[in-house]
Amino acid sequence: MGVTIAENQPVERRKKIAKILAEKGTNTGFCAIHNFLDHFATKWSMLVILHLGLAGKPRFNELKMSVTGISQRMLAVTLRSLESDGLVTRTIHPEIPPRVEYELTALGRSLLDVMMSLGEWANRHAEEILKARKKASRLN
Amino acid sequence: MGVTIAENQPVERRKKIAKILAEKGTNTGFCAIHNFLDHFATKWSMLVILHLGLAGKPRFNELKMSVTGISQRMLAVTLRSLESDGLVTRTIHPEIPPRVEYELTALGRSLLDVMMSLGEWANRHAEEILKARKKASRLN
DNA sequence: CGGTATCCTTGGAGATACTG
DNA sequence: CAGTATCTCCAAGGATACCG
Repeated sequence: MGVTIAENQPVERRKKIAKILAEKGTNTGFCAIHNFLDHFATKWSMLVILHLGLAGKPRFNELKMSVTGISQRMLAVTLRSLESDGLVTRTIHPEIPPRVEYELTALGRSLLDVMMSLGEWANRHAEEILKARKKASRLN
Repeated sequence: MGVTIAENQPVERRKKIAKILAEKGTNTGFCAIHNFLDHFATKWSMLVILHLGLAGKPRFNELKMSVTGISQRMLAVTLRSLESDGLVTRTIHPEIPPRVEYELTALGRSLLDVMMSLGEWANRHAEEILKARKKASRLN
């Protein structure tokens, strides 16, 4: 039909992307996606959310053990951040020794869904990407 | 039925998460999700992918103009990374002045879908998160 | 136009030690 | 157990200048 590849791309999708990237409220200069990425586009946030989804209501040290490679400090920092963003609740049980449980909120669980899509994509295409990388490095 | 909240969470979902987080090939110690996040969990990768999805086959400076706040250096670095991962193609048109076009590969487009879910989540819940943050900062 | 090269700063993040 | 505090270091990334 003489349409270019770009035109072939569903208009609907372009509209969606445009909406995602739109700066909301030009007066504030606030951009939702920038704001989001500044806070969540970190390895640890994503991993902690996934592990919280897996574990249910883990304690601090349970999380620390399961999230491979995370330091005590980064786990604490990440959890505080998620908590203040309303994604995670922190429940202190007044016992000795102290017991603290973390759990995803409804908001957190909705983000978990998205993180899972991301994780599934990563698993599905891991080899493909690795292959591309090796090819690219050979060309250097 | 006397099931706890944790048990209430679909078993299917837990299985999925476990699979995502599984270390593949214990001999290599290779974990797909870690590997993925190390490369893609950056603001610029995600934004560039979205803008590529929006624009189709933009030129370098078109991208630079549309991706708010990105420096020339980071755009170049990000594009080279995406290219070596097989997500983006780079087409040089031998003209004067030179013209270079970037475009998502099929693999890149499949990641775009995931990035869009992420972006839509960010838009949908931006206010909610902002509110939670304000509340948290008031408690300090 | 479409980049590299270089310098330089900042903050992300590990290691270690201490505490309610 | 579940953190905080402090020090430190490295690399992500901005600014600037130059090149094919």
